[in-house]
Amino acid sequence: MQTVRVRIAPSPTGSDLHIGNVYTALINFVFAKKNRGKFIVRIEDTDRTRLVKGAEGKILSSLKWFNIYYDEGPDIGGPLGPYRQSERLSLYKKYAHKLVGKGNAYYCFCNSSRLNQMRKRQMEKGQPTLYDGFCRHSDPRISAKRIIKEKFVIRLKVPRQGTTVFNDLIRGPISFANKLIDDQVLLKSDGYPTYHLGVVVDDHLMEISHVIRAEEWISSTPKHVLIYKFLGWQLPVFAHGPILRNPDKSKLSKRKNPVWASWYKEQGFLPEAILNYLALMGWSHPEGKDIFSRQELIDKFRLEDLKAVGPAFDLVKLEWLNGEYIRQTQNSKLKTQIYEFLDKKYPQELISKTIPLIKERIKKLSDYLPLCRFFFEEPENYEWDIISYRSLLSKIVLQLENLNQWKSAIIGQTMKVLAEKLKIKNSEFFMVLRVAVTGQKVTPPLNESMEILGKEKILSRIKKLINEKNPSHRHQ
RNA sequence: GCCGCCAUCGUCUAGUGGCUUAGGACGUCAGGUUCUCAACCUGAAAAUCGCGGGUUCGAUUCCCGCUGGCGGUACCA
Repeated sequence: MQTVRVRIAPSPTGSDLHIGNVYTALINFVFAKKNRGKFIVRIEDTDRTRLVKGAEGKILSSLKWFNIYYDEGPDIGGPLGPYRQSERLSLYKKYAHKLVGKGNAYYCFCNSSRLNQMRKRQMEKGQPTLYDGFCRHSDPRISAKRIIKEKFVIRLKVPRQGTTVFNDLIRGPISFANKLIDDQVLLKSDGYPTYHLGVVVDDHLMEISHVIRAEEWISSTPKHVLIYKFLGWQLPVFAHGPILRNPDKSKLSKRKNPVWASWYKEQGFLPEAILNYLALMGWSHPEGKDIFSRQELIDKFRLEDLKAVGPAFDLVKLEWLNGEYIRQTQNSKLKTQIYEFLDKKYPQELISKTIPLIKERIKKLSDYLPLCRFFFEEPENYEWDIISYRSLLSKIVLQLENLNQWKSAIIGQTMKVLAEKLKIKNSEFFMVLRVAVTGQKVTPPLNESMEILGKEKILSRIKKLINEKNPSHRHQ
């Protein structure tokens, strides 16, 4: 059996790893693991104008955050490197000129303004916008002289007749009429390859067996197929998965949906939950499970089962899944995650005590602090004006002071008895106490929270409120 | 404009010619539980399977057309 070698080829042109790339990476990674193959990362940094400094590092570290580890890559090397296209320029040049030599490509000296005008005219006439072949038929010997002094590109010489067909593992055979395939630029005038040349040369040299990428590449695949053919190289298996969509069904974009991996991290999503959610896009567990481990995904995944429909990214469902993962997390591990999420600003011991109270109340790590701030800081503002409850608070203090065992069950029992004696509804009674102690209307269970905070702190908080001259100014 | 891909509840999906009065999940709504909020439990609403033709004894499932959505159409990837 052929060795499976797959890759993702992100471009360092954004601020981080795009969630769509995470999706593609997941599929490639899982497919590689399933087939005991290799998963490779190659950086396609051939667009010098859009290059973002530091983006490559971000991409790589985000991949690591997801624990999508790779066997070969720009930072760890590998047998078929380098894995950064900017370090492979001589290779592309070599093959581009080889194609020219074989008559499958040609030098082109057209400038962009002529090209733009040409396209505009074609558009107006209702024709496809393709290069008109101005330089296609120039005498090769003359062109060869011109390239010494003039700026030039190398274009693919696409046959004018026939069709180019390739088989897509997910979609079946896809064919394009050659006359509608553009004479694509392969080598830019700055000496860098375009994606189309780079991807074919590298995929071949790196012995990529399966090209698994998003749907947006379908229409350029025939160009790639032609290059493979001209160079006499064996075709990889092509599989074009769905493209992730915004809720309005357009291609997932940063304008309409969070797309950077770092955003999800900052929001306190867990990497495993995100991956699980992504796995549900275009694929479903054979037993209909919604929650499954990555190993289970590897066991059950089949590339052919991937759907071709572009799924809308649903943050609400992701949040639900993330909540499920939080509930499944061991308390001690969750404690550490929250501790680190909050930049280690709050004591671990205290966080640890609160975990059982909040575990099923948070969906993201970022939900923790708004719910639990009062454990770490004295309340500054009060979400409800409880000034009129001063006398009730005084009675509460009296009861609490008499307690010699500071346990949630005892606190709760005592408070319930008091509420009953005073004929105050439990809901009202506890809300007064809740706001007095925490400042918040929404908190973890109150009796347990009071136990954690300790008798001294609770009493001082309530007393402070009673003695305050004009507490209303702190009410928000 | 031109080329291509796709089409089941609001969303993610199951379904591969009769087992389907189309199943599950998220969300929504109602009820239960309850010191708030969650979590949990129960229940409900929600897709005439985009539309129109075929093929067939029988189509969500096969074929064609249309429509719609999306993608591509760059010396961006």
